[in-house]
Amino acid sequence: MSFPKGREVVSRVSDSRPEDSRTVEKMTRSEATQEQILDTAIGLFREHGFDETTMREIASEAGVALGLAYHYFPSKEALVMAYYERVQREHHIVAHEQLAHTRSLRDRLAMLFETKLDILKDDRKLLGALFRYTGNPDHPLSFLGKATAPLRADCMSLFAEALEPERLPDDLRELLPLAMWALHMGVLLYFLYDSSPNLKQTRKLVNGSVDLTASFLKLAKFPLLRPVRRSVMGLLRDAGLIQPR
Amino acid sequence: MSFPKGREVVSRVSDSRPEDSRTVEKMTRSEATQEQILDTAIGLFREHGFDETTMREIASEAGVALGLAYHYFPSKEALVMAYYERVQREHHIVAHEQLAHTRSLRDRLAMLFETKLDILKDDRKLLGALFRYTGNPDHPLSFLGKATAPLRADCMSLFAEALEPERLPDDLRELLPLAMWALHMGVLLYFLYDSSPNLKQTRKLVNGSVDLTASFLKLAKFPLLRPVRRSVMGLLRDAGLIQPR
DNA sequence: GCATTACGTTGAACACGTTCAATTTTTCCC
DNA sequence: GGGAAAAATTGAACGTGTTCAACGTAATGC
Repeated sequence: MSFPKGREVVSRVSDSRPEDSRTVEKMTRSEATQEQILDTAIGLFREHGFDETTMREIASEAGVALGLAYHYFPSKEALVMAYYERVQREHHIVAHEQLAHTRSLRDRLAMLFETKLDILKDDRKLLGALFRYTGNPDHPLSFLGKATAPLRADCMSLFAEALEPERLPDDLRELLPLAMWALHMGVLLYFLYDSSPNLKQTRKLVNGSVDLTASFLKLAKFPLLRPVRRSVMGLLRDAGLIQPR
Repeated sequence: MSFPKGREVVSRVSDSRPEDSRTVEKMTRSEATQEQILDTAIGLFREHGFDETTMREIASEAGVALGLAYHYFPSKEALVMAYYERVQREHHIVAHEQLAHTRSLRDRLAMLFETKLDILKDDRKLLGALFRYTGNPDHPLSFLGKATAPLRADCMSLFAEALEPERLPDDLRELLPLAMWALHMGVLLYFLYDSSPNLKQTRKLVNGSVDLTASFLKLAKFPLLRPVRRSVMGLLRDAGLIQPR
């Protein structure tokens, strides 16, 4: 992406993306437009839901022509993906910061889940649209597809970081970030279906899951269970879900 | 649904739904039309894919007006759901029959998976559309939603039947059908993303998963692991994923 | 038979996601 | 400053999923 030195620059201030304050970045006109479209879209999605909001509304409320929205975002769902990239960036910053102040494994894991939920708590309607292409492997917006690998990797790196201080056998260290990512997706799905006030049910599920995970980890280190571990790892390797040895 | 005694009756012959031959059912004109639309739709979906097939093509190839397709099926995705209901019916018949001739738990479980895959093997493009509303809890076509509960229940009943002869603690007997259904959904998702010839990878995953499940079951009966089991059950109960005690 | 009613069917119209050729604005280079 | 190239922007047009008021046709009661 080019970066011309045009006059028309605007300081980057985005309530949903608090940038590192070290470098006060500037953005070009086009970047500002892009961000305005995205901000408007997210606002409307939050207010009325994804399906209920039309691209024409978004463009009109953002003060641009319909075609321009498509110039910056190839599809309506791409707006949601851009939103989720913001979420991931913000989560990374918040969680990384918190990891420095949290000791126990259990608390580190719980914090990762809870900070994510805090970010997403009012955006159920947005999140739902992310699952739309689960069944289309080749679609760029499938959250299991190739195009979204960087997002998955970023999320998994947080779990890897949370596990870093732990004494763990190599195979578990390799497996766990993926396993936790999967658990995390499951929690997000549960969250979507959770109508209890203040996400009470989801938070309970998170706590229980994290407790269980921590217990499992202690158990998994027992030499007695080594063969079981090896079976599981072998299966996942054969399935190509983790790297072959 | 009414069932008038009209003259115009047609014998029910559907290659994709081989009916019990004991009762040669008849169907009304409207049922015949409905089935013709569905058959045409499935054929076109198979041939060209879900997104690539238009409702106009379906109606036209079925020899009816566009509006009639919508009279019988409230949406394009509803056609896929109707297809999946057929799949489930057929799977139930085939699997139920096979269960009578399969002894070991491992083989019973493997058979359930493999018969399902046999039915679905050429219909990846159809299956993918089923996942489209995963993130919309209230949508009638969400496979996790309320409206699809009977389909889930039917699938789970097969797993319950497969486990029937086994000596199992009550809590496991309650949990396992759901767990197996979840595993089965995971396998279907893996299948969607499996591009190996003849579903080799998916079948490997099935075998491995089933072996592991059988091993786990033997392990889970150990008294030593009773507290672990109780924790898991408690968590799932609190989450409302299985009935409260 | 004929009127009445319910069922089956039609296709034009609508809304919305998406495309793209054309136009305006900005940048770059001399 | 001026002309050319690149970037940004426009909005009409298209295809498709979906709706619905109107029409046809078969069943029912007399």
